Amino acid sequence: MNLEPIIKENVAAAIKSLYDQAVEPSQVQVQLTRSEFTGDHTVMVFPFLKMSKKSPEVTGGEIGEYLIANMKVISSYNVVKGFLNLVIDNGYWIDRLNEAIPNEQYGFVAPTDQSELVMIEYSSPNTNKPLHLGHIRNNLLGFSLAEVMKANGYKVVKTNIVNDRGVHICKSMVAWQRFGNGETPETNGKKGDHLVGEYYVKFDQQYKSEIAELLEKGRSEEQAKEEAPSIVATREMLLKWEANDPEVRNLWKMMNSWVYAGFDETYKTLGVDFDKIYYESDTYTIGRDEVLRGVKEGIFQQESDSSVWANLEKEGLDKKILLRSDGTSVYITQDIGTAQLRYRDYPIDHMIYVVGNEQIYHFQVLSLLLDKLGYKWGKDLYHFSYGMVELPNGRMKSREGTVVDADDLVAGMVDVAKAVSMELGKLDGYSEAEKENIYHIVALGALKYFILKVDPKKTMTFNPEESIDFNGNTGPFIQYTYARIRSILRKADETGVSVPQFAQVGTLNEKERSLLKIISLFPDVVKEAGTAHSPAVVANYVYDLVKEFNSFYHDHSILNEPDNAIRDFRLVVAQTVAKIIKNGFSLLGIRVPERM
RNA sequence: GGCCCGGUAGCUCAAUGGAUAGAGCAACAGCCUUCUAAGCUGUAGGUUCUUGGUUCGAUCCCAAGCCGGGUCACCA
Repeated sequence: MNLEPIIKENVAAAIKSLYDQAVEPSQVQVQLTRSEFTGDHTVMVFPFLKMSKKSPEVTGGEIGEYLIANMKVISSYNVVKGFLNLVIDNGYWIDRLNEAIPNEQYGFVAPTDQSELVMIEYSSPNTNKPLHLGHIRNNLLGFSLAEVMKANGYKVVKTNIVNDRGVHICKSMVAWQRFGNGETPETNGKKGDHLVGEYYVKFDQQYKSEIAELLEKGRSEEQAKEEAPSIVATREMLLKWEANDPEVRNLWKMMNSWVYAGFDETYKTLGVDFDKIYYESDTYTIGRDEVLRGVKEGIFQQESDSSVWANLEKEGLDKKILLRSDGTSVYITQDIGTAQLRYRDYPIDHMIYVVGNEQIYHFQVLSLLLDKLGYKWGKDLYHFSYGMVELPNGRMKSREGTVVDADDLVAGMVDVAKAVSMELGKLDGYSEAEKENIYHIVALGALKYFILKVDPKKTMTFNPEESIDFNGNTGPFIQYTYARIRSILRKADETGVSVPQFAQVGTLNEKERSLLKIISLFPDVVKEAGTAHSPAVVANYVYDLVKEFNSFYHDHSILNEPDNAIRDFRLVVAQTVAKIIKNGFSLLGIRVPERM
């Protein structure tokens, strides 16, 4: 489909024929012509000046003549400085459009039996507090990445590793036992994850006041932190948990079940899901066994206090602890166990971890450790790291209460969507259920697009005061364009005009040409998003397409076009633009409304 | 301090080593009797952090520096 390789070959042949010099086609630089110049593809002639020993203009002209003579799809050329602009025949773009028309999955590659399996881990929450803005970026990126990989023909398994054990959850449990009075999500109607989060906060407050008390009694800060009754109780509880104490285990199960119910609700609202969920309480012992095997095989070292270490100094890193002196697991040990279990469960070809960039070092270490333990996939694990979401005055800090809660944020967005819709009177005449559905689609479209259009690796800023805009380069703007096109198609249908199967038109005006060019790019964009691992590629492309369409829509009528052939052609183009918006947004996990 | 990542318009963000660095928001000026104004068309806004280097050509690659962030736990 893509003309670039063919152009490159022909340019190489032209150089051979004209100047008797061998040039690899891959050395020829071709790009899309910038919109302010005439043409579709542009060949850089600068690199060939040494061979032609002629001016850029003359060289470009000679190559242009050769291409015209040898490539039917090129209808004309022009040379500006050292840029050889090639004009591709209208028929070529019409052909591309006709390929797109019948294919509902335009731009997507279907998986085959030979397709590789990629497992994507994302979300990975702790069970002691609700999800916040940072998790939202993680969840949206993870889900979108999975969709992009699917669209590139991979088999994808979405997985979530729940950090359900350890000190943090014991803290919530201790506080609930002490202050809870048997309160549950059922008795007070609170969302389970929020309820547990409240006790985590209560623990921290209590712990701090105990420390302050002990400091007044003359203890050192270190002593106070060790001796505070709350932390002592927490440690005891963790030991009991490890020892399978029935009472502690039941409390743990009960409180975790509240949290999971809450998370499920948030996941559902965000529209993300998982094929397989792992729990660290199931995997951490496997990690411990693996580490002990490593000790036996001389890969890791056990110290006299029986703690186990990996020496990664040869690899340019530090020594890393794998098991504490009391034999318990640390974070990375659990990841080793989880990895082991996953590869036992699935024939994984590629493993992607969607985890914040503050853990880059962690995954470097994990990769080396898995490699040392003899897993061939250790070296190849891919850490899809993304930047933090910051507030205008810096990081979110739970201590300062500046954490933006995921549920609150979404609810706020829905309220804004509702208010804006009502003000504009867009949905008058529709049922309440329909309206609510659209508010939800628009609100999440705004939020998701806002986050996904930014290069994942960059730290991004979110201003809760200003909320998220619905105008300009936003999800709702793109959704709006989709809704408008759907409206046109409905009206065409009502007046008895059916959208034709195939596009035919005599000539193309400038805007039509531009649109067709952008339409034909979509499959390449999906591919690029897959290799660059960036949903932002898709988001920015869809925005460009919509801008171009709106500009066209402003200049040219569709339904009121007197010439039926032109009207039909434009209907087909509009329909195809709508399809790409829909397909592109589905890669971002964003829904599109039929009307808004 | 070692390692990693950023720095582009007042703000939020784009820009496979190419042509005059682009959008949106905010500001200003226009466009609703027409297929949806959540829109469209203009104006204004830039030493792409700095200095060197490579190149026909650098926001992009290399080196050094400046600023900001992350990370180097018997935390997760």
